[in-house]
Amino acid sequence: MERLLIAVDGNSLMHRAFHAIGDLDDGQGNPTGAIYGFTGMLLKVLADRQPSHLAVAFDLHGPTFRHEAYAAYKGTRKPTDENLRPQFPRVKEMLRAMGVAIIEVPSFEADDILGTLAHKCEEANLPALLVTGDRDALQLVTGRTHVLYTKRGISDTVEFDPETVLATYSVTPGQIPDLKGLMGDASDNIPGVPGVGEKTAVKLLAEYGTLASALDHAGDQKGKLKERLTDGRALAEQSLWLATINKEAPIPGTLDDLALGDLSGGVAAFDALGFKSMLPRLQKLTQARGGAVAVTPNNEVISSAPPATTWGEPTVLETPESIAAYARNLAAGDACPRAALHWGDDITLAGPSGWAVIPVQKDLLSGGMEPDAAFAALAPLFEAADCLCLFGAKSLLRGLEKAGLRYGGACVHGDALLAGWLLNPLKPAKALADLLDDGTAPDARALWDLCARQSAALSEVGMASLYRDVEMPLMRVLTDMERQGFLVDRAELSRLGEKFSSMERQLREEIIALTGGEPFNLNSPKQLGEVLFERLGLPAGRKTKSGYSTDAETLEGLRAFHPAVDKLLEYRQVSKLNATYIVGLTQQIEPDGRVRSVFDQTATVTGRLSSNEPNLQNIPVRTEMGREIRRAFIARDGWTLVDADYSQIELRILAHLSGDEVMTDAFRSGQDIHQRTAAEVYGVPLDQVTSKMRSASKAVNFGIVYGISDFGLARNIGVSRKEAGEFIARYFERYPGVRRFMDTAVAEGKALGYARTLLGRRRPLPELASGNYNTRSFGERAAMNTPVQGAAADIIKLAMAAVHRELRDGGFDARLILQVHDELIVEAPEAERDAVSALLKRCMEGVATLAVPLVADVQAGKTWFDAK
DNA sequence: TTGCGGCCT
DNA sequence: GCCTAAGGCCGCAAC
Repeated sequence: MERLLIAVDGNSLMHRAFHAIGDLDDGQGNPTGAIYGFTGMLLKVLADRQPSHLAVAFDLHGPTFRHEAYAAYKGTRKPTDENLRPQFPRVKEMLRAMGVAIIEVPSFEADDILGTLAHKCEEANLPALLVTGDRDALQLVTGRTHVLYTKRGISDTVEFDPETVLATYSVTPGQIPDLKGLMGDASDNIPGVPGVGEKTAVKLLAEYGTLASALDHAGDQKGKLKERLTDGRALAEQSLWLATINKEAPIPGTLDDLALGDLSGGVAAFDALGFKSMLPRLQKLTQARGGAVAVTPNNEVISSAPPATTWGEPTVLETPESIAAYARNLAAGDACPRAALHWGDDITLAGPSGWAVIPVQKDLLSGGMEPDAAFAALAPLFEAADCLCLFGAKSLLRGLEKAGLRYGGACVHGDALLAGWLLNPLKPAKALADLLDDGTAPDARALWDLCARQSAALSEVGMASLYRDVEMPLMRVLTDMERQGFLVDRAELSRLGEKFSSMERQLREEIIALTGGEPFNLNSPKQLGEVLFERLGLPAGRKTKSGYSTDAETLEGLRAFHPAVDKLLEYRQVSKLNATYIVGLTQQIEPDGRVRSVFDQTATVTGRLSSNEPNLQNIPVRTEMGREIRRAFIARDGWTLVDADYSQIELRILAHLSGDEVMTDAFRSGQDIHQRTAAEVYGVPLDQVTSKMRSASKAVNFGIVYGISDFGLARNIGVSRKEAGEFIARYFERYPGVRRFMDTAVAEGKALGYARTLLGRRRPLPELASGNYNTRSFGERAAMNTPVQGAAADIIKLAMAAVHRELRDGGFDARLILQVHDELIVEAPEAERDAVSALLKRCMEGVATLAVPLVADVQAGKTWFDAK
């Protein structure tokens, strides 16, 4: 089932059906041809698209707002054929019986209702398909709103996306009303500018974009056309208005009210209408929909709670044959194989007829069954299930993939790992047992019940939508990203490796010589500390638990004391790059030349993702030498990388959350935020901000986001604690809204016991109740930082879903391959570069509307180095 | 397994 | 003093 709203223009389709089907009656002399044709069309689109939401719009009698404005428009409504008219009440009755929402709004036409629904869907990030026989609706087409246009017949349809509209009419969807304003539309009785036909209208719009602009530039035209445009101006503007679909019809209720049920109520209605042949089609649909569902974008089904299931005694299956037989039985049984599957030491799975435990790793493996074989045996279950509860769905689905199995039929209904993390991100479960009461066996039955409790708990705390509409769909996006991987240039890595290794050798020799010629392990902080502070007698600074501190900051302070220190810093850098990013990374390259990171969706307390094996979120960029490593991250032949990153997303979110006027102004007017901060704090005009001032202010801005302390700032920018404190005080004077936000965030954290993000994600803050000053301070910083960092995580997750969906729906071959907190990387065919760049920018900037603009910078290149 | 140090946003 | 600015992952040494 797909997260999709289908909105049907009932009037238009009934008319189409009426003319296409001809005479038909219900056996009692009542005409039903239009209803029959309409219903056939409806069932087809429902079966094809499996939408989550459905509404059918009808016109009401009486004048519309268009009639009220223009008397001439009255002529557009033709009297309805007397064989068709009585079919309207009956088709509505049938729809009501099926549980389908009918929308009629006085004074608005069905078109306007479709437009309004499409508009609401755009706002709710819900894809929409408008089904109509009226070409007017094409003006509503966007990347997310498509029109299924019904041609002359009833079954002959064509789907329009923005490209199709452009290809067909040579104008964009948004230009269709303008086109009609210029050339008119005889079928709607809309007059055009006399003497302006389609050719001219298209040409004008191609040149000027809009009707208004074309009219404004009437003077550019020569001769007759100039005259026609000037004289026809008022008429054209009126026609444009008439042709423009209203997107703000007063539709009662919300999109949720349009969620589609199982349609089973239609059976009796079909009977009454004499639609015998259509009954099986309805039943199939009803079966496929089985139960109340809400849906998410990646073909998985989630309902608020799993349906009740009765559980018997488990069957323990220990051979591939018995597993396969069990799975086949499940799949073949007429009862719906809803299943819970636990993926751990044992695989347990269940259907209503029973449940089974398969000891994969223990007995089964020792008995000779490979995991692949176990997966293969489970395949029928995955094919047939319409509803699965899992623990760690992403890794399970990837496991299935790696075993070469498709799981297209499997819908993920719940993921206890993900739900558990949302409910308590402080300690993500490592195993199913972690989420169960002591003594409860971590089996399928327990998992099933757990998913139900979690759904209820998430609804209770306002995170149902975050779970269902954000994290679960994202899980599928991440699955795709993990499958894609990132192509690595082995030769480039090995070239760099040779360079790094030789530098490493050289530096080691120099350091040993400079420190007395006695070899020691440079990588051992313990040995190094002894050499520096005991043998060479350098002034020891900070201490660590286990001895002298030898970190970069400490060494930095010792550079003047001994020539070996500089070399050591250099050695550290080179050996880090070599060990982690050359040797480490090379080991992780798969046979196809790609590295496939695992994105951990439940690793952080703020909502961010993490990346491991390898971590692709910490590839060097800061130093020139480190940055070279990015030359080894490449696009395949004929493809390119498109890299988009949010500009200052966290500070923009801070501006939004705090409402601070100065900060908001800075972003709205496109200023360099650190420069503006410096100007404010130092009290100088923008153009007198020095780079020193800017960089100190940059550090303060970072500090603010982290939950500032004078101690931390002092340490970071190398001033006294007192000076840092004064800096912070001046900052808050200039950004009073930010101070207010920080105070409120801490107070709210204390009052509620947790911090909240934009999408309602929660982070418990037990530290705030501590009697320990440091612990409590830590809690306060978390209270300030989490809403900001978490909102950034929320936003890029929405963007990822949008990008993923648009790439797919737009028919692109380009694929999302990496996320680095505020950055998305897509690998795209060269030919798609520009379109994908625009798509990325639009998706990232458009997923959230804040008090300040969201800005994403996009760059393309053959390597990650070049794309940044 | 833990601690240190260092890479990223 | 359960971290002296937030959130991560990983290699290495030493235990």
